[in-house]
Amino acid sequence: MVTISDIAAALGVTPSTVSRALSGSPRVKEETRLAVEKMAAEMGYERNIVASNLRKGRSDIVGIIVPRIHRNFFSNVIGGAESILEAAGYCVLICQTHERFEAEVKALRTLKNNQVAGVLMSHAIGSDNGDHILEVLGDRIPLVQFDRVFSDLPGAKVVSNNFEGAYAATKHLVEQGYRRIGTLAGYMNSEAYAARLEGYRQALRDSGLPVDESLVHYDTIVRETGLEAGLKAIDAGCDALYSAGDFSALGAIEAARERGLRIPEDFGIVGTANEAFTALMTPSMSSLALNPFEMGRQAAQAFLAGEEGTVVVPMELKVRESSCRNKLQNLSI
Amino acid sequence: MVTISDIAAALGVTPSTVSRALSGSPRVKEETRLAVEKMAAEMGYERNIVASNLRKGRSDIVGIIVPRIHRNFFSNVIGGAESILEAAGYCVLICQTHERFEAEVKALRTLKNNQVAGVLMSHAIGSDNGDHILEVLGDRIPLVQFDRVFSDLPGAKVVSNNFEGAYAATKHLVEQGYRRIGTLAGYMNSEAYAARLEGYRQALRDSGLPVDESLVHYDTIVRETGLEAGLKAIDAGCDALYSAGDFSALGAIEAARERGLRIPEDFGIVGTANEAFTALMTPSMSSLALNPFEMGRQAAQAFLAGEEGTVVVPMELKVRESSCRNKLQNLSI
DNA sequence: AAAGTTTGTACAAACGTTTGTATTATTCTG
DNA sequence: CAGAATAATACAAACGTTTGTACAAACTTT
Repeated sequence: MVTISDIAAALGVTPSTVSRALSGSPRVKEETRLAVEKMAAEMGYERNIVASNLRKGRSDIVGIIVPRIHRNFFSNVIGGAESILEAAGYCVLICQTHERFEAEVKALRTLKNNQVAGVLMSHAIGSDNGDHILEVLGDRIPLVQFDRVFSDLPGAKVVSNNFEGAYAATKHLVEQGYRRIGTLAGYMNSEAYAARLEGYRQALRDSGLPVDESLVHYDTIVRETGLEAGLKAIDAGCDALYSAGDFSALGAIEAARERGLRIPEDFGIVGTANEAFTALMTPSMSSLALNPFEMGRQAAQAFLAGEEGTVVVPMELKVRESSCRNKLQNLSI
Repeated sequence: MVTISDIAAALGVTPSTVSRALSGSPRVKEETRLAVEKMAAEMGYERNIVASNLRKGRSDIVGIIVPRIHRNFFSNVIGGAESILEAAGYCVLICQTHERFEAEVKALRTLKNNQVAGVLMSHAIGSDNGDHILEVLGDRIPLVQFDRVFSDLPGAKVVSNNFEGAYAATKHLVEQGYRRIGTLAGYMNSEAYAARLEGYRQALRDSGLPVDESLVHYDTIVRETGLEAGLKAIDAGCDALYSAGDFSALGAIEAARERGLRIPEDFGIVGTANEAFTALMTPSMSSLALNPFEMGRQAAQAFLAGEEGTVVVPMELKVRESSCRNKLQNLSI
């Protein structure tokens, strides 16, 4: 393993000069730099990043913490972030929390001990607030939150326009002639889900429809709970649902089938997240698309820029068969 | 930031004793260890992993290189590997190659410079052989390959029983009464795809059917190429396809629709990978399931054990509507 | 009780880089 | 051309840990 000292010895200079030459310091003569670079290449030198990190007190690693890596949304965020960070010379360390608070704390600690240059994260459902994040990271390690965000924490945030998105989805259902529209609402300790619920409510109000709180089904995220809540909603007379997730919407579709309702004629549904399967189902499912790749890019850029603000990445309503009672024109894939 | 020297000073011992105490060396008295541990906890000490890594010459990071993180298969492999590695005290550094040779070399170099404890990888389609892997990693960094494997490289390998799986899938099509069965065959520089093609051929031979090489469509992996090849296959008189991928199978289904063929009555299809959408489509798509999570677990375990052998993770044929011409009994989800 | 063995600590040198300060060589100014 | 200013390099001390060797103390054993 060849070190800067080897190069220095070979050229008759000191390691410090070699170090400065290789990192492009203006304190070294152009001529010397070229000689160093040539010799480094010749000897097959590669900088020992670990030593460098120790000395500098930080690394070129950016930590990303997500609930579950194999969820489409998160793996796309990671992909987006990685595309930016990799170009900027960073590499990405990934941790999963499996939605558990303890795992989140452990992940934060791991990243801190590895002296990461920054942390991009979306907190676990099991975390009710961000105190632990602040406590572990301190004020030395920059934090960027995305999607699931504690807005009282410092640092940049990247979110979707959940309110406007849910508003548009609900309005769309109203326009399609549905009149008793319920919602599958997710977890209220997540501001994203809370905003979607508010958008849903506001759309109903603006449409002159009553907001019936008995049609709001909380904590429904997966297929099973979606099926359960879907049955309840249908039995309560719902003719449509805006679901804050795609998997719960899938459950609701099963519920409609179970009750013998036709989609979209008797029952309309719009999901959220635009999972790959929504476009491939029959009937295809309308869904409020997030833009995870772009969110990842924005999060990475916020980290690089060191800015504190909140970036809003717009959602896009993908109108498909499951919510088109009137006309099937204007469908997007 | 509190260091072992701080603890040593507080207790009147030397840093070396503290280090040994904290790492559980038998050379330190039980009593001393307890005192050190107590003081460490009191002072809020956390080991500086970077310094530790520098001194030890290796880190507790395991690198994972995959073509694309947001592919279901790979994100599940990562999930499986992470579940084992995390429990063993490692964390994972993830790199994507986007199927490009240059990106793969860069990723390997990054991991090497970070002195990772090991590398788990599935090579890019753009890599024709494993010379660069060996060259960058040397013989100091253990390598575990999964799914896409260069069998001439040293180190452990985790693969699916691609031959047997494709054999079973093709046999199944024969049993359903299809007689002119083609295949969408993927890239032949990948041993996995090559084995699937061989399994397909052998199944035809064992069934007394001719192996018609004009029904083998190479390099078809994505939807677009699947559609294209599907049209060709249908026009050449195929009544079924075994596809080495699910997305290309999806394209083939579109091709069948385009030609006005009913599925499965006129045209049968079995994909590979058991992507989430296959079970949710109408008609649902039969698929040869890989077991990515288990493959990730096995790869991680092979790394931890330091063994050299090849682990075979069995595939499972998920029989669904798209290939069941005879009877729709016995369907699995 | 002396010699030998074990046990527990201390000492000090790494690991390879970065960076503040000191020193020497060079150029500029009057 | 002397002196000042600048440029380029050398020196040396970190960063926090690990680990081989040396040493001292506490036990055995004869």
